[in-house]
Amino acid sequence: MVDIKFVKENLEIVKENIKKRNVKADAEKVIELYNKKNSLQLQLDGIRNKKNENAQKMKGKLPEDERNKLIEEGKDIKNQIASLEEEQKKLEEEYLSEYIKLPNLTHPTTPIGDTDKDSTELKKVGNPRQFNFKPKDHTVLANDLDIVDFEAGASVAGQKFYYLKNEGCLLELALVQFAMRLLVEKGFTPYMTPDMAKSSILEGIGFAPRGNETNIYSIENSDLCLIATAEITIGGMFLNKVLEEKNLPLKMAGFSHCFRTEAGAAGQATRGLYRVHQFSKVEMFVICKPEDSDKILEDLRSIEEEIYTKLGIPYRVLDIASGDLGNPAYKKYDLEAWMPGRGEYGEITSTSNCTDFQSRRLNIKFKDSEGKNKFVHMLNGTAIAVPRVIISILENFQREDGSVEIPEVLVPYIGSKEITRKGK
RNA sequence: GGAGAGAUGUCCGAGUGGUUGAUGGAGGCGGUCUUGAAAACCGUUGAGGGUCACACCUCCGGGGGUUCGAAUCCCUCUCUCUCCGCCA
Repeated sequence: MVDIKFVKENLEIVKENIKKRNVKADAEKVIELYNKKNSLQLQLDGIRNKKNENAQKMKGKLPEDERNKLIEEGKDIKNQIASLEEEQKKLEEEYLSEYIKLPNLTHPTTPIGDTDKDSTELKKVGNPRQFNFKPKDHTVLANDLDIVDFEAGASVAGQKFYYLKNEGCLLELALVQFAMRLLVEKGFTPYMTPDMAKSSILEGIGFAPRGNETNIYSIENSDLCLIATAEITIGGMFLNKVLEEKNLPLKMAGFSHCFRTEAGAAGQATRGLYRVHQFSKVEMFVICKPEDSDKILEDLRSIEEEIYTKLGIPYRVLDIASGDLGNPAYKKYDLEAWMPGRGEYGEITSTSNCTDFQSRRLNIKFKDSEGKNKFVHMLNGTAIAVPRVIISILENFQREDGSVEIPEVLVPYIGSKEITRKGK
């Protein structure tokens, strides 16, 4: 969430930002409710003060009638408090529901616009390969090479589930290992996290665990949900924590499985591995001081670029437009890999600077040199979202005979240089 | 899963229902003393809301209740520890 004091003092900026972001939110209403809430609080505080004074008076010995009089007064005060508290609770809820709709502020360099088409292409790296044969789609390649089994996935778990098999399986392990080692070298602490988390953690990070628009699976008869990204479990570790300035920035690489219901995504052009209910991902997560977050976003982007350059996958970098940022992000870059099977670029990573938007909600602070507690800035970025990388590798590295070359950096982890047709 | 014990400020650790936001110690910070340091002594040392600043309010694991008044009594949840069982 955004600093409410900032909203109060910069109403015009905030209103303009809402417009830029194309979000439904009402800054004026938020302020109105905030003021209302505060004056009620003041009233309540005054009465509570009376309550405390009343209790104070009764500490020593008192004549019976005086004591009874004070008790009667106390009862009256108690009733007043109860009714005001009820009012406060309602107001608080109303305020909060409006308040959380406010999007984060937007970085001055972020392109303005409502759709993904307004995002700026910063650069293209690597040339889409020219095939002297008709390149195949990854589903065809995977099937022919016997490395992904969609049919088994569908029959055992349903549509949009799959088995990775043979080199498909090894490829996942290789990609994870490759990414983790690269990140460890860059000072990230590697983590394998739980694949489930409590609803309250999901909410804190900014996911809606229940409700009909949710993209989250929840576990019956329990408060647990399957996580949609390790961002949830990594960020959740720091809930209500005050960190030491000298330990910042904290850089973490989290491996987890990710589960998404993809409700409402049916019918989209999402064949094969592109949009699935479960996948593995290595996620980068950084907690830092406010003044460092701009630079760290660039660092995360450049790590992502390094990964895809080393893999030899052509990609482009997008500076995501204001209307397409999502509420928490202040600035966001996507990497899109060239996918010959689709004949277009497809999203493969996303890295965001969420500034203090999440940390306010999660109550994550650090103690600065003056001993003051301040909200940290939080950033996240994809290192490897396994299935989409597998798509990119299969489609970009395919040969005319249907075999696929393995990117050199992965060869040590897989133990062979190519994936060839099994004699089945 | 069964039985028991516990959760208080940076940490350790007190706390009869009414000057307890909380005794005491440790640690941190500031000071006196000292050439310097140690020791000793003195002072200071949680967070949030609110305010121009005060005032004031809230917070003793979370939630609910009893009471004029709750860290203290009751209910409930969570977590931690010990013992037993089970298990990769």
